[in-house]
Amino acid sequence: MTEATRRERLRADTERDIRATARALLVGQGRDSVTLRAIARELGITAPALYRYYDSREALLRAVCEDICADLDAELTPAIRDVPSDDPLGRVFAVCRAFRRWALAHPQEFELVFASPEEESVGLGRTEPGRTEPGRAEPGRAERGRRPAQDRFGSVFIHVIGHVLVAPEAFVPTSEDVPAELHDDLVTYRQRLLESLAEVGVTVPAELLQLDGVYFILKWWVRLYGHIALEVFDRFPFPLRDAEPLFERMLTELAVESGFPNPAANDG
Amino acid sequence: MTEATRRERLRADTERDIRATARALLVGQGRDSVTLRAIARELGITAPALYRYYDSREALLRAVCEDICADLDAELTPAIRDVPSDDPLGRVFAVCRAFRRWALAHPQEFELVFASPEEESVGLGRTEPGRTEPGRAEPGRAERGRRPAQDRFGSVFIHVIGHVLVAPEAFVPTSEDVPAELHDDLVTYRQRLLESLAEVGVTVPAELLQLDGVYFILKWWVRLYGHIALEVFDRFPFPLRDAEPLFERMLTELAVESGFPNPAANDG
DNA sequence: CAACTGTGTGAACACCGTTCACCCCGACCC
DNA sequence: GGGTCGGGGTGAACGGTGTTCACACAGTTG
Repeated sequence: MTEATRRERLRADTERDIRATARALLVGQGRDSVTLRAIARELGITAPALYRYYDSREALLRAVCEDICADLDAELTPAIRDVPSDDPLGRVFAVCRAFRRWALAHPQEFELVFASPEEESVGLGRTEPGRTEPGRAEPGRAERGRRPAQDRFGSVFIHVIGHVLVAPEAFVPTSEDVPAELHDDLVTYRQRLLESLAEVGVTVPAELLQLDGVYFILKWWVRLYGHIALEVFDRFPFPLRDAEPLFERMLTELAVESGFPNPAANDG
Repeated sequence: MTEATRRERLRADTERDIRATARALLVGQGRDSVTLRAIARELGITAPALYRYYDSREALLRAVCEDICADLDAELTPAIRDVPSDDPLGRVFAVCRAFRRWALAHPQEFELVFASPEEESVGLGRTEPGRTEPGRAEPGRAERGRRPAQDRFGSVFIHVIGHVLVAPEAFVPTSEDVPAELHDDLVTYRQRLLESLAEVGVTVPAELLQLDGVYFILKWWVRLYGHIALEVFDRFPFPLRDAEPLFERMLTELAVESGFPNPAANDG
């Protein structure tokens, strides 16, 4: 780590400062307000200097996305650790509640990460018609550049689920029959789950995570995301005074469907 | 209707042209590309002329939002009518599938309407510190201006659900117990549902729509929205080759929970 | 006819992302 | 030491943006 040059350290510092400033602007005044000139102004430099660090505003926003995901990860993980590992359902509840709380407290960041269609070179890459080859032209950046936000968030979700799965008894039920058309995708996802967990040092026996379980997780991610996004964007079909009871009831249903007949947790 | 002045008709025409052009730009090149100057260019006028019709770009976008909702309504309603009224479950399936198809075909419009935090006077109203009174200063515009997008969409949802509810036998189950904290909100929503249905000429006996049913609808809106938003934004925790089986399975579960043990519809 | 009102214009302001030529200073090599 | 080189920063500039304002013109209204 300390092998880095002085220059490299300085560069990394300002790079971090830039993203932090951008994020402060995002949180404070919304996505449209995170402006290259505003960032530069805040840092006491000029806007073109930022191009020494990021290729474009869009690239900067992508980097901010990754920072947000890292922070979300860092916030959800301890929320799990606070619950004893012999209470897997409690851990699931904890991470779901923490995710909701985070989303409500950081709506702008939630929107940027979880509700933007696509991030790949919006209207810029086509200005040079010569480079039509889809092959890996720039190995350094483009290699892992496909769907960075999704990958980054995928890892958050994987971490979270992984920490729950290491409970002494797996909580995911195995009574569902998965749709045949989803089989291949689910197998791929289970592979990624196990690999990603192994990276963090968590080894899960493969037979613990059956395909039914993966399907179960996927289905519940839909409900979790649906509720939180609706609440953040205030898009319930009618103004809901307080959506928390609805959320807690959803968790109760999750508990029931998981095979826990009498959930102990009632409110957060 | 024909009582309108020639001037008024002309004005309404260009007003419609403006929104149509804005929407074409939105569909073709994304939200950021719907620019006052681009709209004006397309219409052969100059940008400031648009201010004779809309107070700001944000106001124009709001109007576009309402147009989108109206179109969505116009697209979902016939999707229901095509299914015989003695097949309420089939109608629900039809409208859910139509909504998903519409969202996937119009991602930009879906994002604008269903995934934007708030629309109320973003950073403009505070420039004049003198008008700090929150009272109804401008009766004409501000009167029904609160949460126009939500209201507008709420009506879409209400219409859709309403047409399903007029089936000879109500399909919504009544076996659920609703959370006590949600009681008041659900009562309010049921009221709005019935009122809005009455406006369209559909009279539903009040006892047909019990509070359990409203709660049931709300819960399923969460799942429907969650799946569609995830698919449109491509934010499943892992790349899903084809999300349609997952969607169809969700509909099957809806059928089961509605009390239809053996759903006849299998794929769209 | 005159007055007024609605509609459109062109110039202007402040801001934006991005590019370019330039400059300066620290790091490196000889 | 001196020389080179390159990364980081600058200011000017280009084209674009939302928005405001004074002005002009047509159509309606008195």
